[in-house]
Amino acid sequence: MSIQKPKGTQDLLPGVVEKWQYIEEKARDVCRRFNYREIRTPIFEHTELFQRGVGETTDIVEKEMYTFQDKGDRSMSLRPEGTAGVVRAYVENKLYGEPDVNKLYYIGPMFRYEQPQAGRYRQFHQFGIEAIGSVDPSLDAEVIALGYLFYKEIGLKDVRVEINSVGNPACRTVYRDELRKFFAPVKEKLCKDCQSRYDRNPMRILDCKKDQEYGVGAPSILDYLDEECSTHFAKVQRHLTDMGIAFVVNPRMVRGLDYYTHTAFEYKAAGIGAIDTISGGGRYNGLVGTIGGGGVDQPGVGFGLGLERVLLVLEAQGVDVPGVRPLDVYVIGMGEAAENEAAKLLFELRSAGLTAEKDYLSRKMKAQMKSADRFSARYTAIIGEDELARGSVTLKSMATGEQEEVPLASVAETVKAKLDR
RNA sequence: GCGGUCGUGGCGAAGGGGUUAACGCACCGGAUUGUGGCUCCGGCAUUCGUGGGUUCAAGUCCCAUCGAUCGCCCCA
Repeated sequence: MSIQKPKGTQDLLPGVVEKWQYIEEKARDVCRRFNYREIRTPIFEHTELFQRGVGETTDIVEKEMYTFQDKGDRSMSLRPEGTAGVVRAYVENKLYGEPDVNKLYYIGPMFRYEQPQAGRYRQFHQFGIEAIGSVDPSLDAEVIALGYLFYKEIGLKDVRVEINSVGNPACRTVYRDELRKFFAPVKEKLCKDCQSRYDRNPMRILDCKKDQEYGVGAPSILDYLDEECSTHFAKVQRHLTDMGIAFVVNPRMVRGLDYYTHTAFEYKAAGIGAIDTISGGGRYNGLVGTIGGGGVDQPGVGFGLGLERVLLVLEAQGVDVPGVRPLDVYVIGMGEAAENEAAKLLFELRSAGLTAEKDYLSRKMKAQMKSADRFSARYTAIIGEDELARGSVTLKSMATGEQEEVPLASVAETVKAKLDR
């Protein structure tokens, strides 16, 4: 058996890679309008960064990281998410010294060692943004709005925005204790997973699919937010409403990363099997301090958006994504002298900005015409002995079948005029 | 980490122990000495994910393994 790609990875071949390029271009375009600038950080980092940043008790760090020792015996991990690396770069490069809020975006691969299923891979790709340096609720709303606009412009329909506030560490601790009190009487009846959640993170019991019945009547985090938290949350909602972005408050939403404070949000859509979350994010006011140390601390907010999931939902919804572009000209030379002339013409056409192709397999004219057809060529430029003698080419429109003889020197010009370029 | 289903040519897909492995699409060649999309004709898998076993005989049964896929946990 020949070597296969690693489990949970994908080869993105010509034909689908154009779809990726399209959505990546859209992401960059939206970011440009929101004044977010690209940042590129390593795809591996010191393991400790993720342990501290993402959180020791998260599933990601506990069992999903690709961790290895490098030749210097340092523990390294492929990044399982984007925020920790960006925050590290922010601190390391002292971007906090800049006068304005840092608004950054990234697009790239992430790695998580999990069992693949619909919409879940071991190497997957995220488009994410991070806005660091302000606690302004309008920034939370802006981040949500950017993702919303991206989905809208890409053509995704029926994307739902759910938001919640997970409070700050102080009010969340109080809430967790209340939740434990609520679930204590039924603890033995909860599923095995929820029994461990009871100690680790009781908020997770609320979004367990099996134990819905026991969650009825459970206290809501929204009732435990302190003044600062509830004011912040209210303002975020107000901004979203002002922008006309529909959302649902889901007080049971819990995110898988430990670093969130205040706003947490998810975008959901149907179409990827059992999974409906297509991206998520939130505010992380303690993370920069956790990673940076040394008294550096800045609030931040961002999201991570799964590109595989965008593609899957687009496909499920039958949304047409621009694919391969047609060829402008396919050049055919018959006979050695004409073939030489054809190769020369090919380069001239390409230099003039046209997409042009020829045959490299010594195929007969008929086969070359079929090839031109496969490439959806708009025109074929045929050079035979006759044309060569007259210093011209036969230019054929593949759509109409009409052909005309054009001077060799003006082929590019003629085609461009016909294509209106 | 656990469970279901599946693995036959470039792609889709028959065949479910008996020995020349259907068919469709794509591709290549020809009918058409320099012309595509239609039609007709011809060609195209020493081999059925991999390894082992059962049998006189194995794509066909058994085991293992790898992979795909769907789901659980969790998430993008």
